[in-house]
Amino acid sequence: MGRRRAFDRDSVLMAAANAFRMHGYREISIADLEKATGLVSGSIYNAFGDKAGLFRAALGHYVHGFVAERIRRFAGADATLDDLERLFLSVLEPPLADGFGCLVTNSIIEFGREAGPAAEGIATTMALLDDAFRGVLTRELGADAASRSTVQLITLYHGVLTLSRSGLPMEELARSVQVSFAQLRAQRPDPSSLPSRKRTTT
Amino acid sequence: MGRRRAFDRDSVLMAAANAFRMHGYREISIADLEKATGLVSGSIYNAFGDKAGLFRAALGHYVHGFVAERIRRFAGADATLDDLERLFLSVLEPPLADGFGCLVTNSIIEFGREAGPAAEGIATTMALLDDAFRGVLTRELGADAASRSTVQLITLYHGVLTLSRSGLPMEELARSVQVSFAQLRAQRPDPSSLPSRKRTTT
DNA sequence: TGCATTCTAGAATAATTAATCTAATAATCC
DNA sequence: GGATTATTAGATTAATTATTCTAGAATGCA
Repeated sequence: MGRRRAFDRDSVLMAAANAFRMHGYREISIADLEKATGLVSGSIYNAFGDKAGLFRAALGHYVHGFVAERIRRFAGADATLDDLERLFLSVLEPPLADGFGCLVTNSIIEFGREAGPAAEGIATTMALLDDAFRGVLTRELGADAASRSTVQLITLYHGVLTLSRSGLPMEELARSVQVSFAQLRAQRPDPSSLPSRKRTTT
Repeated sequence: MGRRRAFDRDSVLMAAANAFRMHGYREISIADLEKATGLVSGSIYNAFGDKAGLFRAALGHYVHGFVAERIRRFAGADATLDDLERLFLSVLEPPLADGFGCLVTNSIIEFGREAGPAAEGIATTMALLDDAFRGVLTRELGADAASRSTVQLITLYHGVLTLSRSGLPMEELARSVQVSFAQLRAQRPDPSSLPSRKRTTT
């Protein structure tokens, strides 16, 4: 079957995703991507087809690896509002708080509605966020509050990531996250009115 | 003193700002800007120096004209939380809700920390928003709540504008704005405990 | 009338870009 | 060993880019 791939696909895609996240798709050149990944352009074109193909692969790797993993960890089936708050705060602390934001949020702005090579990754991320946030809010505040506040949290999420690229101090953003979550916690129903841990509405 | 400028600077800058807002700085070419403004490249270079100069002028015009005017109208010295809510909602309704977001928010993402030709416009806008939001919140909720919630509102503002470029339905964004403002209004102090209209903390 | 300035229209430049191709080398399987 | 595939390194192409320049016509002021 011929020679095996010599480079590690995962680490190449991680390096590429990071380069795209820092500088954007349009701004970065194939020469830059050679430096960032350690590959030579021939290998890039052989492995990923073209620049857009590399971007698609890198964004997919970022979403299914990095983003999804974080959502599982902080907003999984038994996550609380406090866990969710930690998810928001963690992007504002080292090592994530490097001032370049999130590749998905950046791609929403760069590509807009016709999301080009970012369409699938953006859609996947939005669905992941909606599911996870809605799950936590439903368990903690009930279905009504969840249907009210899920989009609110998604807006906060992308707002924080947008501003994390602006130079506004991370501590101020963190405080605003804490304020938002304090308001959500204040909406928790009286524990005595919840007979069991889990509620299902029919 | 020679021939006068034949084109209307304001409408040229508005057209340029709109083109930059829709497609971004890097994506749009001088040829595109010729079409958008009706000018020929020679006139552009003569009047604005280079592409970055045109962008700076267009962003300045957008900020000092469009953005500042809206802030004055919806978040002026006697504006209420309801007025502020209308500011947020108005970007989600025609004719502003065209799916291309805001040139300032887009520039935060495109240029990042070293904001290049967008630095001044971004800084001015952030200061305008902070002042205006803080003013309304101080009058309506007091100084403490204002210092808590001003950054929260700025985050919401940029979050809404980021997502307005994503294809997420404007009605959902509008509902999440309404939820946030309902929560703010719920923090209004009891009117009977406010003896006079203005409170100053010493 | 002259001088300065802006306009149009387009040619020319110099750099950068994504992408393709070549040719040689290296690894892997049958 | 032979077939197959990947990698490297670099040349090449073809397009696009921002910018400059030319040349002439239009406009305003002294």
